[in-house]
Amino acid sequence: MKITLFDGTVKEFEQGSTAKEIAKSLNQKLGKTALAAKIDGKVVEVDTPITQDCTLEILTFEDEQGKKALWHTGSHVLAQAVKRLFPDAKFAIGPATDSGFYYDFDKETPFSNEDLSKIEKEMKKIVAENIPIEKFTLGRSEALEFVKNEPYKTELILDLPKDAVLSFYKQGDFTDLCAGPHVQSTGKVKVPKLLRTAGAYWRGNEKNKMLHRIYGTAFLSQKELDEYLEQMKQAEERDHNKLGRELGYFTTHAAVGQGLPLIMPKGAKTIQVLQRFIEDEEEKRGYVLTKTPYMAKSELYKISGHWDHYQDGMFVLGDEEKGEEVLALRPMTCPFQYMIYNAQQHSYKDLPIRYGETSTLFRNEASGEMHGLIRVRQFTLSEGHIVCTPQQLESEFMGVVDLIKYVMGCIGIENDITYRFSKWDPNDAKKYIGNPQLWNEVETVMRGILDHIGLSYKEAVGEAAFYGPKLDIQFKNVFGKEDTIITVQIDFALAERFSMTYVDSDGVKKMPYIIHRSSIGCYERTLAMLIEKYAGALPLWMMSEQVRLMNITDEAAAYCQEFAQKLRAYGVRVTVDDRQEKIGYKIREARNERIPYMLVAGEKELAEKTFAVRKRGQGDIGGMGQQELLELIVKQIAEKVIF
RNA sequence: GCCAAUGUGGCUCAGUCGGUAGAGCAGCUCAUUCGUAAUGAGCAGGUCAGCGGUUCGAAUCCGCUCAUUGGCUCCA
Repeated sequence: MKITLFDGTVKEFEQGSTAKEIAKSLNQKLGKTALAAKIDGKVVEVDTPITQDCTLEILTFEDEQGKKALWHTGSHVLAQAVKRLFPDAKFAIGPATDSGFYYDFDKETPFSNEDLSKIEKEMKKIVAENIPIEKFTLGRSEALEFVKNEPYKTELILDLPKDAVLSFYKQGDFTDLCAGPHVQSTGKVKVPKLLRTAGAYWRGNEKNKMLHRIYGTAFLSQKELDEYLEQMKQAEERDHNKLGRELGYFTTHAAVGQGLPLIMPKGAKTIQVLQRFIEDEEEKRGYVLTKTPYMAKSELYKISGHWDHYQDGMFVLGDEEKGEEVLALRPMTCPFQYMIYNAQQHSYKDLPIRYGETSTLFRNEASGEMHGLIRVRQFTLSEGHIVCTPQQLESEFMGVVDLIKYVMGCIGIENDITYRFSKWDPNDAKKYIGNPQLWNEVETVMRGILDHIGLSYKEAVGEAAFYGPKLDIQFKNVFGKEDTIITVQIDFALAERFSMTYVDSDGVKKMPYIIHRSSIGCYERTLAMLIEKYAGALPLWMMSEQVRLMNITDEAAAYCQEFAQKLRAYGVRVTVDDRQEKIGYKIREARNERIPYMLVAGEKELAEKTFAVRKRGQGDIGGMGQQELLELIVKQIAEKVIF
């Protein structure tokens, strides 16, 4: 039979050869490191016999799917260890993740840290035993008989089609219902490591029982594991929640409340700089400003549908049952800007109208959801709504994407973002307003636009807003966890609810399209992301302190003050450190604070009208004259140069 | 909201068996006029997250609350 290999070459092999045998014949080492195989695009065990012509790719730990096969087996080794140590535990599911694996167990008492070390020890034993992993299949009724003591496995089987053939994997004293694929023996897992325990609802539904989940990972050598753990430790150092507090960007206080961070002067300055930049940029791009109330009567949210869909997420004031007026703090700005639109009659000639507002919003997040500056109860967003005709939709959408790309470039994260096309979930229709036909129509329109402007995106079912599909701009934080920083939505439902119209050229009133959009997302979250991305060393143009001048002698202090005044006149944010401290000490402090420019003056500089210049990340870059320095710094700020 | 862990000066941490709190850094004061990652001395700073209980006595044991962290669920 003919096998087309990864690099495109075609080779002849004996029928029935396994992927492993083929790998071995190609390269002795590959035969040893092979963890799984991809046959005609399908990932299977490496010892699967191949019976006909196909394409074949050998997967090792270097490949995403090879890694996952190993980690998946890791989860079975974990389950086997738990079965040996805690025979009463019931088994749910145990998949591989992007960075390891987990397994969910139902057990009377949670796993303690001591349990975890015991389990890890047992796992190492199982790895050392190098137990072969054998796959077998059963029909439905035999399978049900086989798992009769495992309620969760039984439920899984009952939910599969009646004629499904169920695969099981056996490794010594442990057998698990599983779709695979797996590596060939427990020994391949090499160096397993358990990381933490967590609670997790059975099947991800909060109405179900909470199970005990154990997270772990595995590597081929202790060295690789150590490197991974070290990497995690370094990520922790960059965590905005730690670093942001250390550097004085924000703080929290128990008496203020959860999800209500106090932004300190440094953070507030950066946010103000970003906000001014966005407001100016939006003005250049034809946005008009609105300023709307922080709260409204429940009436408004009843029209928008938020009252039915998100009442739990709103801060509601006033008790209806006591006959009080019921108000709610705004969780978004849309209905307010719609009211502004509706205050006047509009012609097609008025469109598009681009409303923008730096908008503070309030959302009553559940207590367990709050996290640093990422998930908060009050935040400020560059929010905007574009009202346009159907013909204008595409060009307006492009304009929004163009603005976002420009902004992302200015803050230096254009290569760190990915796009996600968030669609509704037809199987969960009650979460949304509007009928399926309309949803399909609008999603088709949106996909058309995305494809036309050539964005590469991944699709996500069930991530849409309740009133329309979204383009989400995603950013991965230091721990690899993805968060939405910006969303753009096409709204086809709220215009109707708010009876928004424009008079078209034929004199007929028609319903406009609305684009909900942000250009930088919420400022708190953006600040968090920037702190993590730059490890606190934010780009020059948005640093609250851009230049610090330091004198060596008192005589030079006046000289520093003088130049500081000059820089300030050009809008540069500068401070002077004229304390009587050693210069090395002053520099150390400025470095710890990630100050972009340190200008040092002593006798020599005083005489020559220069400064010894230290640039963040580069150290000493030599002496520079005042005029030269002024021009350089002002230019770099204006051009938003990133270093 | 759910499952867990954690909570000692601004920060990092020590505090044994329950006997009444300790260090380094930061801060302040004084001295030092100093050349690129820590000058010296002194001072101040804590109801041990809060409340309640057990006890002759609680940072330590128990309960509740609050906050933080890791997950789950949620995220207009």
